[in-house]
Amino acid sequence: MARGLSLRKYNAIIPLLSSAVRSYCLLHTHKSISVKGKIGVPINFDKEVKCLDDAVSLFHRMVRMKPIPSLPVFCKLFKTMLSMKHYSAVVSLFQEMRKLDIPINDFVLNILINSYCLMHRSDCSFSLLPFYLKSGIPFNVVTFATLIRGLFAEHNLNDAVELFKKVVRENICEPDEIMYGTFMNGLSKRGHTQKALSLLRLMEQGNTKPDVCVYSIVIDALCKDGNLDAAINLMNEMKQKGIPPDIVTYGSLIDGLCKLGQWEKVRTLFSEMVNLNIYPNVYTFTMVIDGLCKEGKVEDAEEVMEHMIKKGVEPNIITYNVIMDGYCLRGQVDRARRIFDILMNKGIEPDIISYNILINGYCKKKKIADAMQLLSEISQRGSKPNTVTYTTILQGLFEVGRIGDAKQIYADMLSVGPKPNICTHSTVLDGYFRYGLVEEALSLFNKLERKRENTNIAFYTVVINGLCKNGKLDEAHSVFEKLSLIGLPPNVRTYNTMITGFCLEGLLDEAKSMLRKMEKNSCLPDSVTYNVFVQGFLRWSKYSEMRNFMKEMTDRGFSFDSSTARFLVTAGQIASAGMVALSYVQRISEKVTGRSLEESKEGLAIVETDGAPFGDYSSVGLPCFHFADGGLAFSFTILKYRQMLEVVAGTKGIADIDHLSKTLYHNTCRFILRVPGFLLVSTTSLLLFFERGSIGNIPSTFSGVFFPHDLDSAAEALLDSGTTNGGINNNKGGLSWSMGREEQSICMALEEGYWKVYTAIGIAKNLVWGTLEHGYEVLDAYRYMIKSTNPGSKTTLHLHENRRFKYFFISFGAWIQGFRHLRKGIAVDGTFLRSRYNGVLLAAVAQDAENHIFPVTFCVADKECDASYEFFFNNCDAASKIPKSCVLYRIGIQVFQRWVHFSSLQITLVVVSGILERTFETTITTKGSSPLFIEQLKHIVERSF
DNA sequence: TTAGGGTTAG
Repeated sequence: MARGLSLRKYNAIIPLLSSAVRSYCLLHTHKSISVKGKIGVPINFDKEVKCLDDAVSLFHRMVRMKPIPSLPVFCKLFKTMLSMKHYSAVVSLFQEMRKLDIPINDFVLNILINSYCLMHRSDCSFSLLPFYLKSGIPFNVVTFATLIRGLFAEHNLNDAVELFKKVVRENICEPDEIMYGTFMNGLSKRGHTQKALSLLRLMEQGNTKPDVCVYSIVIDALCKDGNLDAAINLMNEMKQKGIPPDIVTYGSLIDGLCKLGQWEKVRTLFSEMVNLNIYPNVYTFTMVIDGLCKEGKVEDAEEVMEHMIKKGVEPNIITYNVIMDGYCLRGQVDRARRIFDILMNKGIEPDIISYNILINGYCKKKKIADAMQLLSEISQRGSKPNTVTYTTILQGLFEVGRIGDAKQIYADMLSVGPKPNICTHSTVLDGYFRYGLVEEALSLFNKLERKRENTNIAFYTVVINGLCKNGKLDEAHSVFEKLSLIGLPPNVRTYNTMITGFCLEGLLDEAKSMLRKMEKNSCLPDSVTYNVFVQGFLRWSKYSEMRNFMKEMTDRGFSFDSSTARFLVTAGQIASAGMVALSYVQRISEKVTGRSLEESKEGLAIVETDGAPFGDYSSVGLPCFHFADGGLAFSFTILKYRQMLEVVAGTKGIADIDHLSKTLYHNTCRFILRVPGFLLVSTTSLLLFFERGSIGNIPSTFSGVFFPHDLDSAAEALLDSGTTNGGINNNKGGLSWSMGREEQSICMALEEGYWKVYTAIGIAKNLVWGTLEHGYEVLDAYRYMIKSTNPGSKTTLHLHENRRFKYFFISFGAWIQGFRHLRKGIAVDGTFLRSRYNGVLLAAVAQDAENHIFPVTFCVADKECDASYEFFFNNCDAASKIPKSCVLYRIGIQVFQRWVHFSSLQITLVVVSGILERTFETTITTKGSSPLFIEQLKHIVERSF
């Protein structure tokens, strides 16, 4: 049978039946005579029915009894089964009753209707209506209330409204409080609070007065809308009418207040309740706990949980889920895992949401292996992963760039798994677009459109964004134009996406006309809209327009967000910026908007601007880390620093991350900044070579291309290995070589001393990996392998006169090709190697038009000095053809002046002051540098960037 | 001696 049977089909039978109901009711006030009066069987359902098998065997026992138990006993059994969610089993047993010619009544039929509704088969429910008639059984207000609820459960708002109207208009039965309540709840849960409220007012005028449930439904709807004042007023109104609010009414209000963080009012309501002898139950406590968790106060939440247990209220799986989610929100997935283990030990069965929360936590920390492990545990424990589970895993896989695995999981879903929903599809599309799989994305998009799958505006926004970011602005625009035609009005995010697309292409007039369009369609621009415009103007050097825009922005009360601040810093297309630059940004912000930059999560905008930029950082705290070392991967560090700290915090069970960031400063700062420095090279293999003396498996370790996600997981792995060693610091600013798990376990197994084992491992490693000396000997073979696996690569080996190693230069083919498309500004820096032979790894990086950092070349040298830079740049020029106009600068400060002409700080200063001069039509003087130098630099910078 | 409604989590 087709699902979603139209109301029209069953419309016809309702009026027909309605007269039957009335006449039947008049005639048969003593219903079900045939079974009534029979002696009921004393059955303790709670005790006897623990699972489906119990229910079925009890049923079979019952039908063999003589006399057969009365219908109320069957009803009780069925109701027990429904509470255990065995809906289809009720249907089967009903069919058996029919086969055995056991007479049935309206109660049994209404239960049957409810079973179908709970299975989301309201079409089957409706097809039972003629059966009532045929059997001479009345249907009543319960039948229709159940049907209405079933329609709402299937999101069939139209039919639910039609049915309700029909029942009332044609007087099929008199709606009672429950039917009103069901209908109003359905309305308000679908966002029609005002309609529910009007119906409440109508009830107050009519015969069926609203009861505490009806009021609670409307109060809850108002709370969910954030309209707490109206909700509290309505509660006072019901009190005045002599209807006391109950635990549920208070629950809705407390939940609403918790979500708004109005803890004082929560306290007031709590004492009011208790004074009325209404005691908080597991719902009430869980809502408070959730509110605290969402504010990050998970410790307080755990205290509330202890308190509720003391008061004799046992937390349930939802309570635990809320706390686990709280920890995951703070990035402390290990703590969430501990809660999970605790509830398992208590014998509380985790549900699919528990798993989903934890899987989401792991995915957010990019611990995909842990997430996958949990996924497999779900089935082992007899539960089933649902759509959310799979969608979460998909997001995690795309996030770390495991496209192949993501595709596999999606294919599994399509063949055997739960049905993907709109969220799944959006995730997959977003993933495809992000990794440039435009054809696959478009083919999926077209397929979904053809199948007329359920879509929403967020889904289309993903598509528009994907098209814009993949250079298909025209296609994006035509999808956008289509939205209103298919009844999906764009929201502010959609407009922002489209505006971003136009700005990226320099089509600022189109962007502006989009802004006018959104205002015409009464979609108010938000902070993102303005920031996107400011960035657009900056990108295309439209300073006077930008200035006008910023004024408007200020008038409307918006300020720069962290992304614009970041953009302003890099507006001169420079990778690095010192605090000087930030202080300028700060001043721009204050001058234009009259307020300071908003505090950002990355800590980018919170800067002590006074004092020497490279002075004593430890006194300043978090933000300076980003600028202190001047590490190679500057922007990466800014984005990921917090995340890395959270990893440390999670591993060590530290709650106060800000405090951690300060205490760990000396130990961590260098490490964190150096790690990206190493990894930028995809350096595992370089390190293997220069620090272990061997290269391992070249084809698998050398991609020659830099993928950001490699960096991420590798950084995390390194950080983990550091922390498990009991400290991530060593004096050389690199990895710790202190005793790891491996050594520890060998010590234990051999019952030998540490040093002996350590030495033995050293010898073993040399045997396996080869010695450093051997590595240097086979350097030529290594170069050969690089060239054969990475065509187009250039390497140079420079030896001392005594044939000892001096310099080694390397640039992969992909980098050489890529450099042609990068901005012509090369940043260099050196980082120490840690092997016995020391030395430095010199690196050159440049940026693409999107400000992503890419490697240009690397060089291993004895030390960082003019001589090594000379070798470095000569080779770099031979490989990548550095144009004359190219600006060479060293990250951080200016040293080794013969080859590297500027420091990133000087460049930033000049570029930012240039922007300021143009923006504010003023002259900025920079202290400390000669005007001639500044003029020269300006000239070079403007020509080159 | 039986059927239908309202509050918590991803």
